[in-house]
Parts: sequence; structure tokens; C-alpha cells
Amino acid sequence: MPHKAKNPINSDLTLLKILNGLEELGGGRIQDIVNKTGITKSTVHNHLSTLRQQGFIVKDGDQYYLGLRFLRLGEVARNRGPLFSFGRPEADKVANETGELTNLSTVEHARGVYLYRTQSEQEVRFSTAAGEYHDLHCSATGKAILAFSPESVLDKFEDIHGLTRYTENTITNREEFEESLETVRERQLALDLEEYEKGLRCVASPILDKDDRALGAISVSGPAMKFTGEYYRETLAEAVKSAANVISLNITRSEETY
Amino acid sequence: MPHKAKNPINSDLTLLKILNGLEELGGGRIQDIVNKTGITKSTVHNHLSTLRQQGFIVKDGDQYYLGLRFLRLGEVARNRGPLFSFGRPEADKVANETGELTNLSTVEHARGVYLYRTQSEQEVRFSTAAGEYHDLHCSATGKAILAFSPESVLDKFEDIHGLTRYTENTITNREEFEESLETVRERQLALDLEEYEKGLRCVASPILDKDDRALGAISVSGPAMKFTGEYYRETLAEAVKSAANVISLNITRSEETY
DNA sequence: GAGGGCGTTCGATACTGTCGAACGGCTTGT
DNA sequence: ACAAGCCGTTCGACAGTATCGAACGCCCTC
Repeated sequence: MPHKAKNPINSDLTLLKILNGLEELGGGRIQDIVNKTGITKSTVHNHLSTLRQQGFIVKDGDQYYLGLRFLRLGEVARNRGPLFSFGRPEADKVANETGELTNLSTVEHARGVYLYRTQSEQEVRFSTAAGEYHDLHCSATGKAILAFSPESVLDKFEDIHGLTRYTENTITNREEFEESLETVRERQLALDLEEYEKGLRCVASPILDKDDRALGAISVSGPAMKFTGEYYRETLAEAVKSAANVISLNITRSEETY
Repeated sequence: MPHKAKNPINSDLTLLKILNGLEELGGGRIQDIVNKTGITKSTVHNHLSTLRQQGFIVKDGDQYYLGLRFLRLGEVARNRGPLFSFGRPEADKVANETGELTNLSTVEHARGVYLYRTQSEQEVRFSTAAGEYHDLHCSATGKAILAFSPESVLDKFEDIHGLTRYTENTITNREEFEESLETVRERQLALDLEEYEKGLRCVASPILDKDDRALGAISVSGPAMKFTGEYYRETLAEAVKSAANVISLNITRSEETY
């Protein structure tokens, strides 16, 4: 279980439901939120008014949207820990050198989260997936992280989410999965061979602190048709591995000087 | 006034106070929040527990932190409208070509907000200011935007925040300010000559929709000692102006195709 | 081993969040 | 032009609960 609040505050829950609704809808009218959440019209109205008064919500005509206030809160969250500030420059380099979609991930609430995602040579980049969650057992970043984390992290993940099957390649057996982590530990590399989505492959390498515990991972992802042979297993693998090393080193070094 | 909720929800206000406190502190224990907000210990505890249960807050030892959930909400907010997705690649180019700190701003709640901020050639970048607010009357981006916005935007800003003096260069007179906007309109360029902070200069150019209304602005900022003469008034000015043009054009073009 | 600081739990009370109904503005359709 | 919906907003009443203070228990310090 994720965490059980003894005295959960009801109005907080409705507030968060509204935020979730707005997130999924990308914005909408009061009635849209009512339909999505089942909360009464006047209640939704009161919450949104309060949020707007405090600058967290924007109203444009009769449409409500999440405000840029959340951008700030998100930045604060992202800059907790050194992973993003040290990882972003290296991720950019990897993206420029390989031309592939490059990801920076960490773990929160027993799931993988993208801290940063970038791709070079794109006129218009798709809307970033920063903050999106993904499962740990079927992603390269997730496996890279799990391989260098206490087993309790995997326990907790399995407990909450289970080893869900997404494709025929998804590893759903705990023992088999733990064995695969062994190779990850040896090579400091984790693969995702279409285990989450058919046609999608990844390579990841863990970012470690001075005690060899994973802070996160860096990966590149792309089409299975392109991610094959030497390019996949050597070129890209080396790129993420060396980037991960640089990031790990810089983080460790920065923490030594105080 | 920003907006007056008729029936503001008290517990929402306390929730938001707690979030604000965590944002400013960057994280902290319950007692820290109590000291900062004046809310009772058990109340803070209950709210934080609820937020944690819902995945919005992380607890590490006895420290509470804003969760990466807010990163997602922030991304949704940032990707409302085309400004970020079209502006980011160009901002990156400007940063790479000039080597200067490059900003992408828009307006929300009658204040300027950084959507994006980047600087090349930095091993470790300072923690990003995305989502931070700034005044409209003493920033290059703010003036660029105001010059191509209905006067009501300036009215509202002055109403809420006033033309606060920050340095000796700050324009605090409404008439004088409006005149300065005239030149901005003619040249499609706005300057900030240490009007917000002594030693800090900016150049900005507005990003316009097809009706010549400002969606936002792009700017570079740097030390007054470096931002002088031809480099400042020609090289940098042209860089932001042409970037702004490209972004405006791409946005307009994308909206024509449907 | 005592003291203090802090997180958590618990119980009572006054408050207020929630709901449904009703009003009023805006658009749609005839 | 008028009627009929649709939707946002307001209002009043009730039940539910957010808030508070006190008490418990943990951990660290002295």
C-alpha cells in the first residue's frame, strides 16, 4: 500500500480529484469536470474559484486550466536532489550525439518518473513527458534503477502495481526478473526489448551515488527496427553508459566538496 | 483585484498555504511548516498525509517534499498554447548562438512568467527559473508583451502590483511608460536597462499571433558591463528579433493547417 | 535517566464543505 | 422572435468534518 492517511481530509481529496481531472482533460469547463469526477457542480465551482483566487488556476472564457504556478512547484520538485541539474547537460549531449530520444528518470512512489526528456534536431518537439510515470519492471530505466536499489523497492513496486504484462516480451515472473537484474548489475546496462510496447526499444544505464545506490537512470529509446545490432548494443549502449558515468562522477564529486 | 471567490474553501486555503511553504522551504519537517504558516501541527500533519496518500508529496525520513506529480501538472500548464513547444527549439538556438541566458516568457495573472530558460556551455546549469514570476513594467519581456496587448493588461497589472520602483532606472510613470511602449511597437524590440536590477540588462522581442497580439516574448539577459554598444543593440537584438519572428511564423502557420 | 523536541493519534466542538434547488445569462432551434 | 436547454453562479440548510488542543510515544541530548 502506498501510504494510508489516518484522517484523510475530504475536501483535499476533492480538490486533488479536480486537479487530476484538469490534468487529463488538459483544461475544461465546470461541467466537464463534473462529468469526469462526479463531484457536484457547485462544489467544483467553489474549489476552482478558490484555486483561481490563489493563482493556481487560470480561467479563459468559461474554460479552466492548470496555472503556471504548478510549473514552479514542479521545478522545485525536480531540483530536489542533484540528478536533474547534473543530468540534463549530459542528456542533451547524448541527444545531440545520437539524435535519439533521451530520457532521465528516477523513482518516486515506487514508480519510474521522467525527470527530463529531450530530442535534438526536432523543429517542434512533442509535448514533453516530464513527470509521467512508468512501470519499473518493463522499462530500461526501471531495471537499471532496480538493479542498484535495495530489494525493498522492487517489493514495494510489485506489491502496489504487480508485474503487469504489456507485451509478449514483458517479464512477469519475479525470479526470472531478478536474474535479469544480475546481468544489469554486471554490465551497468539495462535493455527494454519491446517489453512495454511492441516496436519500442530502450537502453539505460544507472546513475549511482558513492555507495553504488541508484539515484536514477539515463536512457535512449526508439523504434525496434532501428535499435538493432551493433548500433543498439554498442554505440547507443556505450553512449548512455558513459553519460551515466559522467553524471555519477560529477554528483559524487560535488558532494565531496563542502 | 485578482479574483474574489464568493465562497472560498477554507481547507483549500490551508492546503495551498502548506504547498507555498514547502515551495519556499524547498522541503521540511512538519514543525518547519508550522512555524512558517502558523497552522496547527495536527492540521499540517493531516493535510500532508492526505497529499502523500495521493502521491503529491514525498516523505524522506521526517522531511516532506513536493512530489514530481507537480512536474506533470506543470508540464500540462506549460504546454497549453503553442508558445513553449514552438519557442523552445528557437530559444535553444539563440542560447547556443549567443551563449547568453535566454528566456521565454508569457503572462498569467497579470504578471510575467518564465516558461523556459536556458543557457548553453554550462556544465551544471543553475536551477531553472521556469514558473517564476516577474513584473511587467521593468522587464524586457514584459514590455515586449505589453506593447502588443490590449491596454487592459497594463491596467490590471498596475491595479494589482503598481509600477514599483526597483532601481533608479525603473519607469514608474504611467504616461512615460506608455510612450516607451510606442518605440517597442515600432522596433518590435524592448530593452531592460537595469530597470529591475542594477547591473542586469535584457533585450526582448514579442511573439505574436496572426492578429499581432502578444502570446509572449523571447529575451536574452546578462551583465550590463557586457551588454553594451553594437553587441547589445545589434547582435543580440537581431538574434531575439529573428527568433521571435520564426516562432510567430511557425505558430501562425500551424494554426492555419487544420 | 531525565528532559525536551517532535511526529502522531485522539476526541470534542464549532465550523463549513457539500448538496440540491433556483436564478439568470447565453446559445440553439423552430 | 420566442421558447427551450444548457451551463455557470448563487443561496440556504444540513450533516459532516476540519480544526484545535491535549495526550501519547519516540528519539536524541545532556
